[in-house]
Amino acid sequence: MRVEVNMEMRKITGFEPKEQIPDKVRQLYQGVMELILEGADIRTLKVSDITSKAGIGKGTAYDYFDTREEIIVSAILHVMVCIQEEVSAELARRTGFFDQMEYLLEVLEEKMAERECFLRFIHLLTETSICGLKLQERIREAGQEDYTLVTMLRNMIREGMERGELRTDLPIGYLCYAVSSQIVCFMASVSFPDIGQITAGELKPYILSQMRESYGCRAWK
Amino acid sequence: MRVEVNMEMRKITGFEPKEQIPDKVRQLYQGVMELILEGADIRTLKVSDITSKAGIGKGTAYDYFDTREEIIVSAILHVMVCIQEEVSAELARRTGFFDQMEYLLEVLEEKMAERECFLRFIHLLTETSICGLKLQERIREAGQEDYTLVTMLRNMIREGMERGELRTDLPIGYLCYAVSSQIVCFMASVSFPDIGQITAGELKPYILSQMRESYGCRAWK
Amino acid sequence: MRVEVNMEMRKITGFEPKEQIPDKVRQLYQGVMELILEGADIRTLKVSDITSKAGIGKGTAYDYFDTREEIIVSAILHVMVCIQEEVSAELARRTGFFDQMEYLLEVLEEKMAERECFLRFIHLLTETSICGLKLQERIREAGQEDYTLVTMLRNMIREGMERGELRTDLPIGYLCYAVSSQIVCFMASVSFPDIGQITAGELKPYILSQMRESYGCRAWK
Amino acid sequence: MRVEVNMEMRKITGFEPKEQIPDKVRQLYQGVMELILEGADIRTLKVSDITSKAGIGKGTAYDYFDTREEIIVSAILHVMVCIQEEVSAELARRTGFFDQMEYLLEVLEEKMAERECFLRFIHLLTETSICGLKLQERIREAGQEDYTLVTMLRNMIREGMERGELRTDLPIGYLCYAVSSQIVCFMASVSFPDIGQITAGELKPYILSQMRESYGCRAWK
DNA sequence: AATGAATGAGTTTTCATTCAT
DNA sequence: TATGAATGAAAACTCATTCAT
Repeated sequence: MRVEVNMEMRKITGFEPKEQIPDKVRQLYQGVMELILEGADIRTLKVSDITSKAGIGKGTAYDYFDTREEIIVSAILHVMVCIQEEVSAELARRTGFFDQMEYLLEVLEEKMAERECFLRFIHLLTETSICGLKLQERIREAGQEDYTLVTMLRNMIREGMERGELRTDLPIGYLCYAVSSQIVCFMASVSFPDIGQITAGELKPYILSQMRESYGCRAWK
Repeated sequence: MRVEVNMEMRKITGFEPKEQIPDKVRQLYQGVMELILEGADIRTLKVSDITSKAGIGKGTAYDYFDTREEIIVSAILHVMVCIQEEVSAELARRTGFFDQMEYLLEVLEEKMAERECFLRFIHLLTETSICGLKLQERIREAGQEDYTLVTMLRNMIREGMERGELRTDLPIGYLCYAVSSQIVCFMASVSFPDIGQITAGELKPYILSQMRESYGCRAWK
Repeated sequence: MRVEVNMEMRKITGFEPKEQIPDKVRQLYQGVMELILEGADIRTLKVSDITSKAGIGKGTAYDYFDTREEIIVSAILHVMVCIQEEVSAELARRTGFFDQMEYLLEVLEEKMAERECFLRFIHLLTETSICGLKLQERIREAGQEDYTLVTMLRNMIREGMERGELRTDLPIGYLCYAVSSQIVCFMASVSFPDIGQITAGELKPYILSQMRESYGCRAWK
Repeated sequence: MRVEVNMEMRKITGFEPKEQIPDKVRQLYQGVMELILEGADIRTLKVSDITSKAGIGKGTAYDYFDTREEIIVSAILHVMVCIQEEVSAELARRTGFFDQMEYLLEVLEEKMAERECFLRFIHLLTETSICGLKLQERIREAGQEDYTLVTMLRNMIREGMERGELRTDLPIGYLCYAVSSQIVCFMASVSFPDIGQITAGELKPYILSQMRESYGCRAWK
């Protein structure tokens, strides 16, 4: 008389707090990120590649996750959560919009240093395949939309307008786009310094001053 | 003493002039583009899906192309070439940089109208995997780098500077970055009107006037 | 009101007399033999290779033959019939067994000159796959077993025994085996002179004298 | 920047010592040999046939081998190596050339018993296609040319001449051919007993005595 | 709990054969 | 009659997932 007990462990989602992440899962996350940084594509990333990069058995991955997708999505989510936590903690410490913006540019400069990193980042964000959609769905499920750069920026701008640092005669939507475009421009300059014949270091003050001139309250009042 | 009879027909590259494209190939291109627009991913696009979308036999695809990749890359190349030809013909008809830019924004607004189209476009351009690299390589081989938006923009800017419409005190590289970023953000606003709470139609005049102010010759002379 | 008339032409069998062979069929035969001599294998020979070697359309081949196999089998049969006719005509002109044998060795030396030719010949003869079986079956159907080297040899030996040139105390079956084996080894020596450190020319007299000694009537009477 | 993680297990070559051969590979070898003995052809042998004969999953075959060819070639190599080891061990135990020859004929009689086996054996040895070439290449790579019957025979003859058992007035090349032809003759008689009207058992002593008479030292000194 | 060998469903690719021109 | 583009059935090969150890 055989008994079938559903002893399935609750699986990992990627939103677990850092301390509760099992070692093997940490290794998996590490493996996924390394492969992505090496240029691999989440769409064609093989489970065997991930586990061998992580140095663990293939079966182990399936002890913690149900599918290949879950592994990848959780790894990306985890990293996004970590970055977001770090960045928003620092942003909270800064008081003014332009201070925050300066910090943001610094962070981006640092993280984007590696060539091609920019492309890969954008590529990831525009991912519309299964994994990509799952990511967005998972974020929505978690009710935590503010993990994205765009949401973070909008918040910064809104607060800046509320504090009177930024012009309020322009639609917030336009400001969002304008600021985003400056950021995209800056990220591109970090990743492809040879194209623009101008370094990110030279560009940063230029961007900041232009933002101040064009969107700061003084430009208008 | 192995025999390797290679009586193979010369295969299709994607650079063939419109009139010389066989019907079946045209159907294949059509199928690929429809699938991409439906959200399929070039990395995981199945040959059988393409051919059944195109309404032709699977073997037929292999009569014209050697591999699955070639089919997809050629289809994308073909579309890029077509768009480039159309756009650059119209650009040539316009005389001033800001005229050209206005046309560009209009075209993008029109082509980007479908939601998600933007993401997919950017995603494609930042593709670094096999297909993506093959695309870039193929473009380079053909010595026709001006099929890309970036190259087109750089030409427009250079000519604008030569005609004295644009500031020449800034490095051209920087202007490229700045203008590209505006375009990217505009495209995003077309695809995601709800995020920015501002329509593309409303945004366009802002962008144009800001470009004029920031990069036009009057901003400097 | 469509009429379906069975106008199917009688297909080619390979036994047609030389003069009645249509040009296109002749080209097909030629193509098959060239490919086999180049080392191709009848098992994996592609119809498209044959027709393009023959310089005719693929569909044309199917006008004359029903299947890929039929093409190949008929081509081989045709060549066998041609060789057999030529050789047996000359054999009929010679009167003694050893005279005939000498001629046979000369012919083989000449035809086997090309390196690897031997291997290919033996390979073909020992073919047991569809094509091979079809060959044997076709030969049997035609009631013309004497198209094969073995049958030809048996006839030579039987006649030699009847004429009293060869020992009759040994079973004819053994003589067939023994002589065939000598022939096979001679053919091998022609194709691979470097292995035996002895040329076919040097070997021929040895073989003939040994045959005379071992199987000639003098060895026994 | 493409990622190519090659964590592949070293694949099987066919030269592995018996004890190190994984069970599944052993089953594969068994499947290949059974199919060949059933008359299948290595050129058209299907992977799915092999694996289903072997009673294992198709994917498993590809865990151990890279391609269909490798599976077949390794299976054949393995069998050849096994036979060679067995035979050459026994040959080393026998001291005289004629003793060795007697053993060889016994072995051949036993192994060749099944009708058509002879044809298939010869066919395999003369295989000039991919698999066949791969076989020869693989043997050469392993620097073990003495896996072939021909090399084994030449060694036996050379040693027999050195020991004074065989005539030394004839070129060794001729002796090789002569002995080979006797062997071929014997093998044919085993496989096709009905053709020769003489059984292999009756033929054996005859062949041995004839060899002794024609090539033994007494025939000459 | 951890493993990786085994699996087979799902792909890509090939090529004999057909058939409209 | 001759053609070769088109086809799809069949084969090779991949890899996510399972499960016995």
